[in-house]
This record gives sequence, C-alpha cells and structure tokens, in this order.
Amino acid sequence: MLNLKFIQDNPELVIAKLKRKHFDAAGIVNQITELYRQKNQLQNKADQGKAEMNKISGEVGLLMRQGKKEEAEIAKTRTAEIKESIKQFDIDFAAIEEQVYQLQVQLPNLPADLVPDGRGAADNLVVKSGGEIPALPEKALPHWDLAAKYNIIDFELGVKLTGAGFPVYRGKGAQLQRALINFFLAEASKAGYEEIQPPLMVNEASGFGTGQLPDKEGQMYHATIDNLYLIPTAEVPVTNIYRDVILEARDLPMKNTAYSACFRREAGSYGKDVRGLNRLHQFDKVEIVQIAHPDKSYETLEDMVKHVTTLVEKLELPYRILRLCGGDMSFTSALTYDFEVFSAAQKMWLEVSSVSNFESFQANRLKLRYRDEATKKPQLAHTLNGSALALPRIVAALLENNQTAEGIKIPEVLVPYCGFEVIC
RNA sequence: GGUGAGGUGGGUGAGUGGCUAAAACCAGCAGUUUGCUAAACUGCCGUACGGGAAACUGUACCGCGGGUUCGAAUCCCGCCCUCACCGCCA
Repeated sequence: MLNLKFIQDNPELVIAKLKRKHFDAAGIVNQITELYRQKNQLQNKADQGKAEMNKISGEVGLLMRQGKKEEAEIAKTRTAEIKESIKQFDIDFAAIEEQVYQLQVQLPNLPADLVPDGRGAADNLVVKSGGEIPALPEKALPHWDLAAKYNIIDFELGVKLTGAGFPVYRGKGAQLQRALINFFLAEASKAGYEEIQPPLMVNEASGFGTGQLPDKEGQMYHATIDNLYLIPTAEVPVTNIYRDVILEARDLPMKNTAYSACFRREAGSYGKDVRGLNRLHQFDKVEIVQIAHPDKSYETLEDMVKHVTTLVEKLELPYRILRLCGGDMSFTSALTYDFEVFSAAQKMWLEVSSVSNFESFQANRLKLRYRDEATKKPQLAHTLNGSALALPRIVAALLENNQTAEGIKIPEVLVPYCGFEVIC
C-alpha cells in the first residue's frame, strides 16, 4: 500500500506513474486528497474538543480534592455538550479514515523508472540469457512421460491420495527433490542468507501483512476451524517476521532464506499449461528475502538477481531473464525480474523465479521500519524477495533437457547432493 | 479436551479511578572520569496522526472492541491471544 502522505504530496506523480501500469488512478487519487483534507479538519476539531475535556476533567479533579463539591458540579455541567460533539467528530473521522483506506488499498505500487512500457508478456524485456538449448532426439519425451518411464514422479497416485496437482515423488525422484532443496539452501547460506524454517500455516494478520488477504483469499487453502492459511510461499511467514518491527539502520540489509512447501489453490487456472509439473497445488521452493535501506534496495535487487543467475547457470539450464513491463507486473511490485528456463521437449519457457523490489509498498502495510541514522526517526524499509528456486519447473527442464538413451543425466553440481549421476 | 493464571514501553516488571506516557531495573544512545578495557557517575531514551519555518505543541494509544464516569492502564461486558498444570499424543 502506498504511503498516504506521499500520495497527498505527489498526486500528479502517482497518477503519471500508474499510467505505466495501465492503471487510471486519477479518480482515486483526487478522492484521497479531498478526503485527507476533510480528515485533518475533523481531527483538528475533535482534538480541540478533547483538549477542552481534558482541561475540565483536570479542574474537576482538583476541586474535588479541595473539597469544593459545588464548584465541581458546575464544571461538570459544561461537559455534556462538548462530549456530544466529540462523539460525532470521532464517528465522522473513523468513517473518512475507512474511506481513505479503502481507496488507498486499490492503488498498485508505482513502477520503477527502469520498467519497460508494455501491456503484456510479449512486451517484457529480455535483459539476459544464457545456457544452450539442447538438440533433443526425435523421440524426446515430455517430463510427465519421463517421470512415468523412470517411476520417479507418480501423478496418478497423487490424485488417489489427495487430488490433481499433488504429485508423489518417489525413489530417485524424491531424492532429486531433496538434493535440489539442499543445493539451493547451501548456495543461499554461502551468499549470506540466514536460513529460516518457518511455519507452513499462518494467521490472518500475517496473510494481511504480505497482501494475500483480504483480496487474494481464494488463492490460499484455508483451515477454517482454526482460521489458519496454508502458505502460498515462504515469503509470507519470513517477511512477517519483520511485521511491526523497527530495525536499526546499521543492521540492514536483513537476509533470510527459507525452504518450504507452497500451497496454492490456483482457482481459475485450470486447463492452461497444467500438465505434469507445470502448475501444482503443492510444490517446493526455496525463497530469498531481503529487508533493505531505501537507498540501497536496487543494488540489493541486482544482488539477488545475480544470486539466482548463478543457480540456473550451475544447473546448466538454458535460461533468460526478463524485466517485466508495466502491464505484466504484479500489483505490489516496483520492479520485477522473471527467470525462465527452457523446457526442451515441451519447447516452452517456464518461469522458475520472480525477483522483485517492493520498495516500501509491503513495508507500509507491515509497519516495517528502520531508524534513520540522521533524523533518528522511523522510516519505512524496502522489502525484496525472490524464488531461489521453485523446484517443479526446474525438475521438468532437468528431466527433459538431460534425457539421453542411457537415462537422465544429473548436472554435476547436484551429484554430491543426489548421490547418483543418472536416473535410469 | 479439562482446570487455572495472565496480556503494560526493546526486555523484566510496578501501577486497581484524577498528581501516569506510565515507577524501578536491564538493554541502547550521548557525555564526564580513566593509561587502555572495565567500572562509576550524569543526561537522553515510545509510536501514530494533527498544528507550526522552527523551538515547540494538541490528540490518541497499557491485547482488540464496546460500556460506566467530569475523568479509565485501573471498574463492567464481549472477543482474541499467551502461559502453566492435567489428559491424549508425534
């Protein structure tokens, strides 16, 4: 959520920037600035009234202690009217605050200057690519057929146990999962991220803090009896560590990594690229999160992009990095880089990571601040996160790209983690 | 699931109607002293929203919401959460 004062002070800038996200903010921004004015007027009136009440109460207390009961009674008679007017001011004030808030949450984050113009996926800018797309033999199989052939992932069994989108990994398939998780965590630790093992369920306050609630409620599994939500990403619990926290500037950046299973209902996405591992209800992911000083957050973003780049390179996967255009970015992001790997049998680019700077958009909602060293005042920090990496599509690409007549070759870097070199 | 206790500032914890934004201690910050470290001493040490060029100042906040009262951290009602013990159990 954008900062209210910032909107108030820079209405034209907000409107102009949001145009690049193809969001017409003029109406909302104008309403906000008008309501803000009204809000301040009301607050002034209410505060004056309350100050008067406090004064009278003080006087009454003094008179009572002096035993001047009659004078105290006289003072009391003055309060009824003031009290009534305060009550009304407070009601109006709360109503306006609520209106402002409802408008405020409708505004997406402002895109950074680097964000390319464009409406959709076709307009994203490829900023880097690497690796080589392998030339597969004629009879190359898609990963779901390879999974069955080598008996490493059982989609049917998952349907029996739970439902579609909950595959069962077995044998070397399960070991490969574990190897990838350990590899990703080890790399993150090496890069200075503190490892976190978070809860896989969160409460409402956490869901709200990172913006899944109230708007995207339908995307999370909800255990209604206990009112807990299964996390769609470790970003939720890890970022919420810093909810309502004021950090010292010298402690920034905070760097955390976490492996977690991720649960997504994916309501409404049925039928689109859902075969095999392409889109699941439960999947594994290692996430990296940083809390950065506002002056440093774009350096931090570059740093995170580099980290993810080394991962796909070490896995020897053909990849490309996209800088998302205004129309394709998420509501909350200021700048996002998507990582895609090429899955050679499907002949498709698959998104395996999304690394974003949210600037203070998330922090404002989380009340995540740091103490400015010069002014000693709390300021909103910047939050960033990225996948490093999401497993299923990595596995899909690994299986498809590395298939040979002798079996599936494991990338060298993973062999120590797997304990085998080939799946056959 | 049963029973009991409790939610106060970064932490411990005092406060049961006005003199309490809230004692005391610890941590933290600045300084004095000291050959260094340490210790001792002195001062500072909440957040948000308003007003003000600023100094400064108004209001709100003691889990959340409501109520009683001239006045509520303190009394009443509802909700949420935490802890302890017992039972069950990985």
